[in-house]
Amino acid sequence: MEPHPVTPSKRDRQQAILELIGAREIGSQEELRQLLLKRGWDVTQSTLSRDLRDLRIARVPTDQGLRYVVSEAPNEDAVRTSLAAILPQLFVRVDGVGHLVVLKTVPGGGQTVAHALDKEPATDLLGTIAGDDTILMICRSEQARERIVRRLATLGKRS
Amino acid sequence: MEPHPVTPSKRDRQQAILELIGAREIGSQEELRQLLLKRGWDVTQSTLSRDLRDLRIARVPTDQGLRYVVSEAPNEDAVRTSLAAILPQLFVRVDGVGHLVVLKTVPGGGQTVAHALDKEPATDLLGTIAGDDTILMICRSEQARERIVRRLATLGKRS
DNA sequence: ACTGTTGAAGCATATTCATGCCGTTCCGCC
DNA sequence: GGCGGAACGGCATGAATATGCTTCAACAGT
Repeated sequence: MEPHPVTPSKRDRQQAILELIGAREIGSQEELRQLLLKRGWDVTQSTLSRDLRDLRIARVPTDQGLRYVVSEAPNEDAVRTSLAAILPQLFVRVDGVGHLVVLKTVPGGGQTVAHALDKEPATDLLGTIAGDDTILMICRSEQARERIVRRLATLGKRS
Repeated sequence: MEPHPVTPSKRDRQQAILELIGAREIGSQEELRQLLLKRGWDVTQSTLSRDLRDLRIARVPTDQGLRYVVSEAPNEDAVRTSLAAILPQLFVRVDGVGHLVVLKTVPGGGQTVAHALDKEPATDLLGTIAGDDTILMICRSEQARERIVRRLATLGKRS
């Protein structure tokens, strides 16, 4: 019995949620709902509550009030740092231009992902530089860049 | 005027909360209230809500349901800094080449400015990577780079 | 085609949390 | 002693979130 194929809309919506939460300060599900509305998704608060649960997104108190943030990768142990294992949790999006790839992660995920990247065997990747939530990769060629972007996009998709 | 000395009970109670949350799986404030009761504190849910805020304790979704955990980074400079507001203070110079823009800031200003940059709506900016006083931006095109350099130069001018 | 199973998502509602307002207490200072 | 400000925390209530139940649609197996 194959587990029912996930409706594409759900996956895309959750992807959008991750991006929004990585990019903005969001303090309530209603606020998130409005932002999604502007981007073409019209769902109820119930659905968002479930999405946030699935994505392990928590609401944490900050100086500016409550904010949703992706909860740190619960893994973190030396073993658990293969790209395939962590990327789905931390990935936000990838894009590239020229010889460069830019990978956005959830806040704080940059170092972890870059570390995993560096352990991958990759001859067409000259190196990576990681910030808090952004990783820059320098590729040997534009072809390599395209390959890498595609691969990362695939790995980053949550099952 | 000395800020009022904190009632000892509050400090102790919050200490106890931290310990409880480190030791057990707690999923609601009522649950926490019961545990505190057994240890001799009798407070209302309101108080716990405030304590949890003060302690930056978040409620995160786990496989076993919602659980309170001390949030990772209590640091968070997180000033609500708009680019226009901070750039004049921190800007040193900008320049660019190809798809890249390099922005120099005063020492230590890199993260702050990059953070502000990331909050800007910008579709032609793939991402930013920040060091201590240098920020690298990857643009989607050379035209975008020119625009961005010009804009930053303007914003950075001290009035 | 028919039926059973499963995931997705809405609705209504229960649960849980945040907070405005207010009384009390504790100081420091006149 | 009386006054004023600040911290604390209760109460009541509004805000926000979680969830039981239901329907619908997409399959899978017969």
